[in-house]
Amino acid sequence: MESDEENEEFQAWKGVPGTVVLINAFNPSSTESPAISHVATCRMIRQHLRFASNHYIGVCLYGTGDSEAASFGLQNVTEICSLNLPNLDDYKKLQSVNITSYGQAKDLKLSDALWHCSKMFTNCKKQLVSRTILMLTRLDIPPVESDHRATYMRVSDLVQSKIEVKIINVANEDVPVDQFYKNFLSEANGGKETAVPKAIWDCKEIENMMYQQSHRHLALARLSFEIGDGLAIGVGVYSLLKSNALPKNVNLHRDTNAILTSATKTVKVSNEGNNSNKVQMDVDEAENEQKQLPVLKSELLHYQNYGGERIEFTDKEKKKLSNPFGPPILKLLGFKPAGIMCKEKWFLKAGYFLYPNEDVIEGSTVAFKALHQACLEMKVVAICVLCTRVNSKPYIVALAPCGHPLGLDVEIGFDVIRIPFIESVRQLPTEDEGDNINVSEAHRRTMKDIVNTLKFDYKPEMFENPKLQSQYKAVEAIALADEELEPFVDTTKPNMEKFQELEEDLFDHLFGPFGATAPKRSGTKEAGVSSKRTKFDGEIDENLLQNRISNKKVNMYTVEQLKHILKWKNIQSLPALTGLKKNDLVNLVYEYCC
Amino acid sequence: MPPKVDQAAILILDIGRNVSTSDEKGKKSFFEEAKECVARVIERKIMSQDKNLLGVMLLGSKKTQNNMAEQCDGAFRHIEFLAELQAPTWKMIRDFPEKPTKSRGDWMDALVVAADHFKNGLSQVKVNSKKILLMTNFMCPTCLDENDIEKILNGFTEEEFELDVIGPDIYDESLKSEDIQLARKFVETTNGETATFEYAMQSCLLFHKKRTVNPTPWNVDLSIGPNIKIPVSSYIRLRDEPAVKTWLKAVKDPVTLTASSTEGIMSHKMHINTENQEVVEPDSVIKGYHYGQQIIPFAECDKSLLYEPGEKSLSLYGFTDASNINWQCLSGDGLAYIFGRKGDNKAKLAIRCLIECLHEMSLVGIVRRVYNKGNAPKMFAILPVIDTNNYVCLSMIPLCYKEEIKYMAFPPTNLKRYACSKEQVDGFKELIKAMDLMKAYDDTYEGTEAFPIAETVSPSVQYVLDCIAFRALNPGKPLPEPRDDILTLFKIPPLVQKRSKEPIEKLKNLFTLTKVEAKTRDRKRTQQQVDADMNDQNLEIKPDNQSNDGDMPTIQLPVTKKSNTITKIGTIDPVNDYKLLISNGTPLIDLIPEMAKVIENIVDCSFDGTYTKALEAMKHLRQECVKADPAPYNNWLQKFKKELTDRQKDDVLSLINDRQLNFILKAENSSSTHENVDSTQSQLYENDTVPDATELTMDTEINDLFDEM
DNA sequence: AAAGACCAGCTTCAACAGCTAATAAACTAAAAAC
DNA sequence: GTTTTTAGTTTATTGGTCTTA
Repeated sequence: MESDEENEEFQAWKGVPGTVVLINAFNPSSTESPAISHVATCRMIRQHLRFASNHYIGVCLYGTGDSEAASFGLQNVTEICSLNLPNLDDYKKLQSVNITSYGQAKDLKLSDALWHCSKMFTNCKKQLVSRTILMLTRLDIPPVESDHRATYMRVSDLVQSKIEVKIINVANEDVPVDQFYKNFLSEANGGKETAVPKAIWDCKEIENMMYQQSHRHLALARLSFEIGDGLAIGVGVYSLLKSNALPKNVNLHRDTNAILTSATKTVKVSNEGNNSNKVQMDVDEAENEQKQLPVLKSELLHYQNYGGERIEFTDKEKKKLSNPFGPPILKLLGFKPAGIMCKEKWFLKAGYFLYPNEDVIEGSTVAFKALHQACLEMKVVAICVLCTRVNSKPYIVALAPCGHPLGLDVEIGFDVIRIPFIESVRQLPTEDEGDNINVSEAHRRTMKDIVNTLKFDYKPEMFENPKLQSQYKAVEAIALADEELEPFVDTTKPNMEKFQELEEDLFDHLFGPFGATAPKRSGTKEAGVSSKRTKFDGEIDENLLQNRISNKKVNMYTVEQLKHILKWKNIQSLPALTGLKKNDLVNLVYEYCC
Repeated sequence: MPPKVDQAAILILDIGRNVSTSDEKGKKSFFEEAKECVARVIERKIMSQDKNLLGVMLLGSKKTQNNMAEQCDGAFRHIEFLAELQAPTWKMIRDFPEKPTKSRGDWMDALVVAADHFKNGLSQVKVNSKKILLMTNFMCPTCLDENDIEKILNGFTEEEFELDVIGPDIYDESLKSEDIQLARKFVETTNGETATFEYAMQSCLLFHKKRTVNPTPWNVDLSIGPNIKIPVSSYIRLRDEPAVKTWLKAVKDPVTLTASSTEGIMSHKMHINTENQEVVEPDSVIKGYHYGQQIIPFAECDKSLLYEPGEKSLSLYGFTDASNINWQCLSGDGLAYIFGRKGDNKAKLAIRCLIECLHEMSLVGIVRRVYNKGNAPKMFAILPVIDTNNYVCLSMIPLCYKEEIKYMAFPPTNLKRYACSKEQVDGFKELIKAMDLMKAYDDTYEGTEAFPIAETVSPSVQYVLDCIAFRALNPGKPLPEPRDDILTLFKIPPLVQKRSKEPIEKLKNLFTLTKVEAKTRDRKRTQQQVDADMNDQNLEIKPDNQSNDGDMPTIQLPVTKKSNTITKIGTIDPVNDYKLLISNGTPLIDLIPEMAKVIENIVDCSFDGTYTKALEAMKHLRQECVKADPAPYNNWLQKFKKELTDRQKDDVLSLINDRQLNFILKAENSSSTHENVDSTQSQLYENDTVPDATELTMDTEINDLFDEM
């Protein structure tokens, strides 16, 4: 056993994650559960396709009827996709599957299905870093009594061979959970107490959950949270948002579509030895290549220009500059009232999320919860120093207690809010015209009407990146060819109907017109009268014209104005003005208007 | 318009006989303090990288070199323009005289010369504010008569010069000489400022000011529906920016160890075909997408399906309850403040009205922003900011897109075994009460709040700037460790620390926290960690023990064997050499200066930044002197410290303090003349560290006693 | 009416060229975690 | 080894006016 573990641990980070999705197709009461599970699985795989992920995914049904083609000796299990990298064929196949066409088993049996899954893992040629069986099932219908014992044993075996078994409860809210599944879950959790997964019915939610579950559960850092001298708890720091939501883009060869990698070669070039050579030769690559020598780290200097001098540092020294402080840590400094944390004043960067971690210090969760509760009741935030990684710069954060961040099924935790240093603040230009501005009751009423008309409920997941979505659509149009997917909806644009109700005239009357008092751009230029382009009003300022002629500034008129001036002068021999360049018009003015 | 500069300042530093002595024994002279202060002022100006001009003038110089003196023969003597108005340079600091002169200069004359330079020395440059920083102790009274002085003052007000006096406390009633009264009048009339050296160094000059950027507005119409368009400007208000600009690269010249003038760095990027390893010309490179295992060239995509974000815009999506916006859904980097367009009072009114309404109704706006035509749209929340001291505006905060949400799951916490009791919660409540950072300091401080948001400096930024300045002034010397001033920025305030002791102890009893044995998985990492630590150690003790250089060990090995024949203390193992020579009967009186010399040499050539060997040698020398005669050590240390101060070797100075290598005190050897540690650099440290140092020195004494037993 | 091309201001003997800067977005490289 | 994050780059555009399809 121990040697096994050692062996496993030795290569702990080699390989890719593997997941087998196991959909319960046994559906005596004709619920939507299998169908929803099916759609959600498709969507999850599409998500993997979009990100070109390296996860191995297989899909199986269980509780299906016997079929001739059925897996040798295996009853009631249908493998739809073998454990493989997600690919278009599998995806299309899965999409076209009609679950009901596989028929129904007489009795629901789970043990064989699990056994088949474990066989899929064993047969997988690729080295897997993790193995997960993701069951999509209702929890109200247990397998036949005779299968219970076999299933428990099977699960126990799986857990021992490091195959995780997870359940997504695909059902309406109020379906009672059968005792069998409670036992099952406990067994799957190594005998420890655990919670029954909440029932979900929305297929997008299931998709999210599946995608998440098939994904490595990564903490940004696992730290010891030092609350005081000799008092520390284990915590994990997580980022709840992705920093780059962009899919992989690659460079290809124009002719062959072969994938290209890029390499940067850094060389030192002598700029003196061949100084006498023509400059053109320097650009010539062949010539240059001869002088190019590889650069050693030890002969590299980094410098900054300050006070008219180059301030130089060696490569090592530069590293030291960015790494002057200690090891990763979260250290409590004290507390402040929660009210001081104003998003509108201090938001600097996307925050993190803090969650207890029992792996390092047992009992952390209890202490974490107590601190959470105390902070809530006292309405305070904890102020801490945070250094997430070995070589990262430490900074000060506020820990604000929160629950269900982003609407997730997470009871408690702390928002980790970065507190800005003075260097991050910019002093902005202020205009002391506040006194002239008097907001009247009428203004206020009109504005409030507008605001009320446009009220809606914000949800963090309501806006999709339209650029990304349309890119997916464009790529999928080619990749999936025949599939016609849901039309693209731009969620960043509001429904314009509501805006029809606005009392725009009243608003204009009270607040407008804007731009009327805009400052003059400069002494010599026309006043920027409005935010719209200055319309020529037909009036010609003779003084201004003569002034400009004598100052050779006639070109400051627009073409429209120049034409107007020339016409207005009523010059006899004036040629046709259309089609002339501005310069010609200007010259005409100098010629005729003096 | 001619080139515009925000500020021009002339520093006038008195270096005459009148500033050469210190008021109290052991304290730095006015000259020394002023020199430090000027160096800091110039250093800060350089590091802030603004466009401001700086001039440096020496008052009481031996030389006379200024425009006014050239015009009026025999007048304006002993005033030397060390540097005329220009962008500040390191040279200004380096050119500073080491010692005060025997001459005296008239400070009022200096003001006139400075004023003249402002008027006539700046040809084309337009300057917003003109400052003169005067550093003198006013112990050399002006010879100008009242009328002339009145004229000068009038000139100052007319030209809007500002006079700042740094150094003496000109409001100290015990110092009210006529000249100080005069200085006060100048400062007050010109709206100038004044500070003592101590105050200036400890508060205004303690930290660097990072380079500033002038905020540029992003002008756009805030549109509400198709027809309402309010002209607004948004400015970046908060953003995490790197401490310094992009680093430039150069090749080290093997001879000078500085950037080579004949060689440069060039980077060349190329594409390599993964199938045949051939280099592909940039022309034949096209973009493509990975879809599952399939490759899809960008060109094949239907361009009509690509998104068109539209024109530059800021369009309102709607309004929502402020409570809907949580910290977790904020993404992106920093925030911008939106104002009604400059000069457009109607726009300002509309925005002001919107701000007030949102504030009253506890709502926020959601907007869609397209920064430039064709750029991907981003969603933002706009929140009202009403801060009477500062700004009334809308704060624009970036919101996340759905695609960014990770939908993470966590192990459940609502299990029975994780339940916590009321006592446990109360335990933390007590801690919260004890560790209130809003009352972290006595009232003697200006504010009682610790870590005020957006008011404290960033330690990492400060350290980088420190290092750049250090390198500029100490070329070739190893970089210092972070200053204490910087390290304390991450420490719990002492008062809070003290108050927290009891509640922490209580908490320890309330919870069962057991460290989990490191798993096998961690073994490897732990080993790596150990390895890393070992490496660090190796680096630190390298000069003492082995080095990576091949020849070092070969030198070192013979030394220990040859030791019988040595006649002088070497820099390789001074302590042993010393011991050997003593045992060979070399007289102490000869050895002590030699040892001192060696220590100085080691410090000069130390490349490790830790000065381990030098400090070891000092420790030994000190111990020897404690036993024999404190005077040689103390006298030498006095000189050495002065030299270190001059050469800005603050790191060595603090190490001397830290390692208790300071003056040998009377308590240690009764023939010492030093009652306590009055280190010449004491004002660099906070007051409360002084008793600490004393305590530590006492410890040494006890240690030494034990040593002797 | 919309889209794209094109020159922008500042020096000042004058005319020239040759500078100038903030910012978002896109990108790469490097580090660290699992 | 792979994934994720971040720090640190580089690059293009900014604005107004005029012409053109």
